[in-house]
Amino acid sequence: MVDNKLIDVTFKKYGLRKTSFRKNLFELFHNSLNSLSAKEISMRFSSSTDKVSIYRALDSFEKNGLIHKVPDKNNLLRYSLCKSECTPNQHAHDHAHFLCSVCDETFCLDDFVFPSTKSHNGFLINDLKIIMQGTCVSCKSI
Amino acid sequence: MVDNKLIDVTFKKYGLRKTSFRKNLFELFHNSLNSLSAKEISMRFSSSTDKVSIYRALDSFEKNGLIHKVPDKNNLLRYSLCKSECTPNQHAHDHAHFLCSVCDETFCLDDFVFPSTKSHNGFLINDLKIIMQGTCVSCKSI
DNA sequence: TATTAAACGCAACAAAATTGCGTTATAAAT
DNA sequence: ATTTATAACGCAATTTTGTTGCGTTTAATA
Repeated sequence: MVDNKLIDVTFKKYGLRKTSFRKNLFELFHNSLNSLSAKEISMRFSSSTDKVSIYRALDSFEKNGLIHKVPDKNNLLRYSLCKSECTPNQHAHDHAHFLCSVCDETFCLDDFVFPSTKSHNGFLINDLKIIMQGTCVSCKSI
Repeated sequence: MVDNKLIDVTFKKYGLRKTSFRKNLFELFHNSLNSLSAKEISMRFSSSTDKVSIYRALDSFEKNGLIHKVPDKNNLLRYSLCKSECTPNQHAHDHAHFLCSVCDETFCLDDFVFPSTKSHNGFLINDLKIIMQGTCVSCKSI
């Protein structure tokens, strides 16, 4: 359970309305180690939850800098919570994502050292994503 | 125009049949600086070109090591020509992908130096993808 | 020239995401 | 506390993207 103060602060910060669904959605992201797709979110809520509300909430969360898109193996929209430094104007995500080929789980590798490049051959880099695939700790030892 | 010898050699190498459509598709990739989606390909051909043929050609080209998937902001299937070292058995794409926030094009940065890590905190890394977002050379100078 | 397997074309289907629109509920202004 | 503006919701319909099945055509080769 996420405490109400965090919800208040977060929703205030990102200019979001506190509806029951969006609070639950934020909580889901907050408690989730991995990224989430619309489909996965849908399965976590009761069937009465409209998919349009999910898509619109994701869109709104993303536009306001609360979550960000994560590339997905099957090309679906997939999102992760941003770190607290993100704003609507500046999304900065300096952590790697690890996709285990065995269990299909996604892990955040927060302490992976990133290349600090800000430009390359004239391309200006605002955001860098690193996606690793391989075998996670648990699956390795099976 | 791509010369016929290149088409011959390439199609031979990758075990592809030289149909009129597939030769044109190869030519399109060859003349294209950045990646292509099925939709973009469709628009470049006459409307009589079936989308199923496009999807199957892309699939076949990819399986045979001629092209490779590149990430897309809007989560569509998007491909680029492989470098000559790729084969059906070994797709080696140790280059970063750059998504321009202005023009929405995807670019391959072939010479970006990759971290050579093979494991991290017990996670075994087989494949590493680096996706950058920012402003590309052309859009920067506008 | 005959053979065979890849590629094609068409129709139908499926999944993912979007749009329109009238209704409801939140935030904040009175 | 009540009113008001608008963000968010719910439902239906639609669009977009990609897939499958199947009979036909065509390129490579024997």
